[in-house]
Amino acid sequence: MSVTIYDIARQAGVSSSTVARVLRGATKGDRKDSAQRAAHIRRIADQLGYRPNLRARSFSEQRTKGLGLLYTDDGWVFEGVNDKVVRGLVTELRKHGHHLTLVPIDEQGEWKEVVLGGHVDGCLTFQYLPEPVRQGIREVGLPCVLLGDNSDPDVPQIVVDDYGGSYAATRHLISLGHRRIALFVHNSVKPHCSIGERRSGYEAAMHDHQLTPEFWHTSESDVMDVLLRGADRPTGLLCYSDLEATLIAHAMWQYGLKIPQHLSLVGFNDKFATEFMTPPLTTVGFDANRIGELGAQLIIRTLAGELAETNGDNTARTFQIKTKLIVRGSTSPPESNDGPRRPAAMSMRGSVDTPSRGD
Amino acid sequence: MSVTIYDIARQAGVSSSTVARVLRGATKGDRKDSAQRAAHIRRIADQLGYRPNLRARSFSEQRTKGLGLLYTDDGWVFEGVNDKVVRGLVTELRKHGHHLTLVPIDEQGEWKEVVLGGHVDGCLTFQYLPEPVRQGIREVGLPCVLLGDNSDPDVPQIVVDDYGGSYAATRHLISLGHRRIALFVHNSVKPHCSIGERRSGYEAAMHDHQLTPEFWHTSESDVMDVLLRGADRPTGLLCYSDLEATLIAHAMWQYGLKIPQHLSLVGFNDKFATEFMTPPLTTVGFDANRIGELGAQLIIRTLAGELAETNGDNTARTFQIKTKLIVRGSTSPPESNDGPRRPAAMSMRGSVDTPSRGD
DNA sequence: CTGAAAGCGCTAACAT
DNA sequence: ATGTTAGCGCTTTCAG
Repeated sequence: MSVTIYDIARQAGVSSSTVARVLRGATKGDRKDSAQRAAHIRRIADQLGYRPNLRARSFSEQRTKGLGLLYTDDGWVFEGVNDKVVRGLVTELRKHGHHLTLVPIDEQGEWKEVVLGGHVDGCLTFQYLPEPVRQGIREVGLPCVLLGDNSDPDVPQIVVDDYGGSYAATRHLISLGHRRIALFVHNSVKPHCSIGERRSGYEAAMHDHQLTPEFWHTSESDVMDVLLRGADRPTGLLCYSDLEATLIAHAMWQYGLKIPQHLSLVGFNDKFATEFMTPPLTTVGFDANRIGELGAQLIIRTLAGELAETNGDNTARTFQIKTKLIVRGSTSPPESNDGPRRPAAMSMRGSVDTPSRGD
Repeated sequence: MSVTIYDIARQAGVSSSTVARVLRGATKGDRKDSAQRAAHIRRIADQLGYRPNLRARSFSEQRTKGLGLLYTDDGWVFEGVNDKVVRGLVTELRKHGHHLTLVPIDEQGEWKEVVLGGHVDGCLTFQYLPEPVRQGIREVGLPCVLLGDNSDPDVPQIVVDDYGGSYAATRHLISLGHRRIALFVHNSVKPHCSIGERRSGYEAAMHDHQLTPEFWHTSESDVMDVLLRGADRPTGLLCYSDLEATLIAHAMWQYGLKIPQHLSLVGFNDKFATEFMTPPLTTVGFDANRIGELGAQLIIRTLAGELAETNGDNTARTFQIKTKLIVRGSTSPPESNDGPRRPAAMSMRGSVDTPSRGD
């Protein structure tokens, strides 16, 4: 079929190992005659259109130069700013001659075949690593890096400073004069370490200012029920992510209510569209691209054995991405009026309960 | 290192080929004794934690079960609704035991190593396929499928019915009573077949109603200049994608202008957030997930040799994804007033020219 | 149905 | 520096 080093060797009248060496540049070219020969070999390889067979090389070298990106939830991989993570990852990996394979983790365990069968030299896991997966990876000793996840303290990892970002966002609202500020996590959000971190940052900021935190793990309509209660409502809403902020901004608009006049709204992640919301969303941003970039470097250094585990001390292999509060138009000092009331014509169906104070 | 079929063979007292056959289920199990032996072998394999070495298998079978997703522009791969395409692709590929590797096409030609070096059995190209890449793929005879691209009539492909979607959107505006309707393509948009298709659909609808098309290939600020001209302006704006619509919606808001009162706005793609814009965006949607799904099936059938080229007739290998106009709040009959004027206090710097009528 | 053996193409240790 | 040789682990004829 295709050209092999044997074909070249035959034409050049040398052995296949000479061809192999020349083609990978492993000959110094000290002696003049061998330099000529090398040039000859290269010319023939060129003419024949030789291209090293990666399958053979992988087999021989026992590595593929491929990394797997493991993720449990399709919906998350490229959502929000996560696409930037992937792009940073791919780009940086390429610089080191590696490539990335997408590996959704399925119930049937087909991910095992690829990941544990040696199709990849290592893996990066996204957001969340189920226990069976962790175990499988550990059993075969596959190098692994956690992206946006700190669930395994022994594995190199990159996380976002969710606590700090959340604290800063809350403090921003407080400094504007808000006293009742709630944190809203949509009930469709899957468990993730960032929820706890953002909540902690929020609660810390509230406590530091003698304010009472209100944590809402519920739906946007439940939130709206509270926000339509008139004076007895928060004037500031910190959202777990830009998604919640988008939903609330939309619901407010539906009720004819204004942001930030009736509610100061803060998102998290600074995904692209937030800048163009009306009004533009105040949110917490971070360099998502950097997560991928750092992740690539981490896994590559791990592969190179440069990141040996240091006796339970994982600090040298843990990186935190800084966050930055981006103040835009969705936050302002609270208005002194009674706040919005539910328009009679638009009353919502069902009861108007306080959102559940889920965990 | 890890367990091989030889280890199992030794323990079971059989030959390695027997192990291999049993483990891939190539023994019928007719005779009782061999069925027992097979069970024995499987048990040992289980105990030893045997896992087929994919690198060896790839080498032997001369295929990897990997497909490459080729793309030229990082920014496009997961943008808008493209993430759905990728998800559909990965999901469907998995059902057939294949996996996907991301291959950005770089200037240095490193993509060649992976794609032409046999690390993947075939490839899918995204949006746009540069000529050198097309050539390289053709030379090595690598199976290929075009996703959202019709630049090579000889290759199996999946495209969106951009023409139809654009026609329907334009007709929608016309039926609302709009007479001056422009098509806006942001000047940052890279060349792509959809631009021409959407333009054609728009122009056809305009012509069919004796209206004059206005094609704007420019920046959002140039568009705003025109939209602020008072009565002498379009009342309807069809956008190449939801991105343009987002930018315009934002700019309108900045000037204190209302959608749809001052301008009816239509997007394209129906990306997630458009539903929650204020007002929700009328846009053209399609099943992006289906593109990936179909693409996976196409490439797999190509690999299986089921899609031999039929003498220049590519119709049997060309699929079109239908579009659907999604009417939301950003379109309404035009107002009868003079239209918005530039607020004196907010005049923009620079001249107020008509946007260039780029090709 | 089973075992022996060849082969997939490249790398690397070893001897020259 | 070059040639020889022995793997890498699995699949697949081909005899038996």
